[in-house]
Amino acid sequence: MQSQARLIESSDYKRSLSLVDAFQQLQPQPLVENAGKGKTLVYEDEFADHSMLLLDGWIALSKMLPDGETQIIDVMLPGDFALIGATNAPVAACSVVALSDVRFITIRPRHMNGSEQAMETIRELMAAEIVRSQARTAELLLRLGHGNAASRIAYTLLEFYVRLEAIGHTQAVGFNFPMTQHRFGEMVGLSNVHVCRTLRRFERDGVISHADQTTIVLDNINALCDIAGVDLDTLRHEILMQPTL
Amino acid sequence: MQSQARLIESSDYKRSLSLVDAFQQLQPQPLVENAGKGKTLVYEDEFADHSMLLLDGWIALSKMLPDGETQIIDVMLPGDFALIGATNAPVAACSVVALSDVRFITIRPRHMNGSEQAMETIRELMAAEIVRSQARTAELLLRLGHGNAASRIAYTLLEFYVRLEAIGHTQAVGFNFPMTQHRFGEMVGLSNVHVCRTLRRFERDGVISHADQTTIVLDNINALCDIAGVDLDTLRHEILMQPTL
DNA sequence: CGTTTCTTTGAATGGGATCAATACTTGTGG
DNA sequence: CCACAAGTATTGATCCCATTCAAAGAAACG
Repeated sequence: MQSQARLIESSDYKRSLSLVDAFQQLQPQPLVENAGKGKTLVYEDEFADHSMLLLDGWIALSKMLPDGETQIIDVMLPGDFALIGATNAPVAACSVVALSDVRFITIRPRHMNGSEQAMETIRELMAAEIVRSQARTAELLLRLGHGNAASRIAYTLLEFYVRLEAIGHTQAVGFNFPMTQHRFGEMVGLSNVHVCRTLRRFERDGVISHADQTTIVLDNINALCDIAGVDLDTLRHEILMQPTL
Repeated sequence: MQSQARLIESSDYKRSLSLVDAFQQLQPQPLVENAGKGKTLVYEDEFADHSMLLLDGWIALSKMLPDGETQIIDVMLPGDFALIGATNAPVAACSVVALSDVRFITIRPRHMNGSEQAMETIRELMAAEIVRSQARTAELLLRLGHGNAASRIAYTLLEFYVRLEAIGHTQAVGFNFPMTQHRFGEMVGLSNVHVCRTLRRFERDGVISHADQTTIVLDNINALCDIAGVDLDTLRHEILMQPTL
């Protein structure tokens, strides 16, 4: 479950390099943990405060209505950081589920409340990450409020593309997409059936394609941008911004 | 437009007292500004970084799709704080509109980037406010994704009630509600027509009532909680939490 | 007191959910 | 290696919630 070693080779990352570096200076050194695909890491009603830096894989943060309907609030990609838990949670009382096999670091509050320079840096970078996450959520909210199935799905695909591109996890205009259509629906607020219909229409129109089952290729990004009602450069700026608190 | 005086009488506030206090120690002292109902304070494409502490009135933060469809991301109530602008914005590139006559303080980055104790405190409280805002957005997202018109509207009314209650702006189970049905629809992702229908059904069922045009009374909060799929105490905890970064 | 904005209600339309049935994967153990 | 099971994807048919269009009151505003 846990391996004691150097956290990671910095070359794995681009965007969050400095955050990773900051964590590497922590004492005691946080452990790298692993979890298999589908594993629930934190349940909605657990209240242990901690932070998480995702090293590899995809993680979904979601909330549930009493009737069982689930909404994915945000998806963490490699290099992303999130506060989990009750007191400090940016997204209160979320379930945390691994969408793929994941590798991550857990940080307890006692490990980041100090006044040392390293912890100060970490807190600044945390704030920046929270802000980025909030920008993503706002964009998603805009599509869920108004915007039809095509717009929601096109936007989400573009968001993943831009974020993965920034960390070098794309091959040309394609990327690995470890979400089932059902989970994708939980993110964009559609039934799995309608997610399927929409994706197939995109394929018929030559907008996207999928070589193998877990890969998505954005063949016509301009068309996707039109459907999503978004400008790619603007999206890059809003989603990848590097604020300095 | 601006009045130079003591910021506010502390008695006006409960929750954000400490944030107000922190601002009062700033040098130079920020000015209190006023704006009339309907005034747009910041447009989506303006990029001047600054922070805003709302002293009185309601303010909406919203985004727009190219076709003109508007989504209200969050509503600020008296005592709420938000980062506006590009670099540090919690909600990137939002329009800021006064839903009622408002009184607020504007803080420029140069006024809060210092290392003095006051500014350090302000930055901590800012972070806390961002986190609260994100919790609200997540709950709204959950209702927009799944959840019908009744659930969305019931939840939003309850959210306003809980937040207003915390700052002493409720009379029993009623409160002043300065949003048109159209704007309310922009927040919950419904047409003004359907907002109207849903509110009228609530009234017919004795769940809510409105003495005068701008007041809403939650006659049956339990019914509203059922419809919204939320527990009132849980909601209070998630929305009003006082995190200490 | 006229004009604009906002609210209310009805009727028709439509997008997406739901139900249902069939393929296709993936994984597991014999 | 195959058979079976469980999960996932695809497609059709039907239904329903919410949008849109339209039109008439009711408030707010100058």
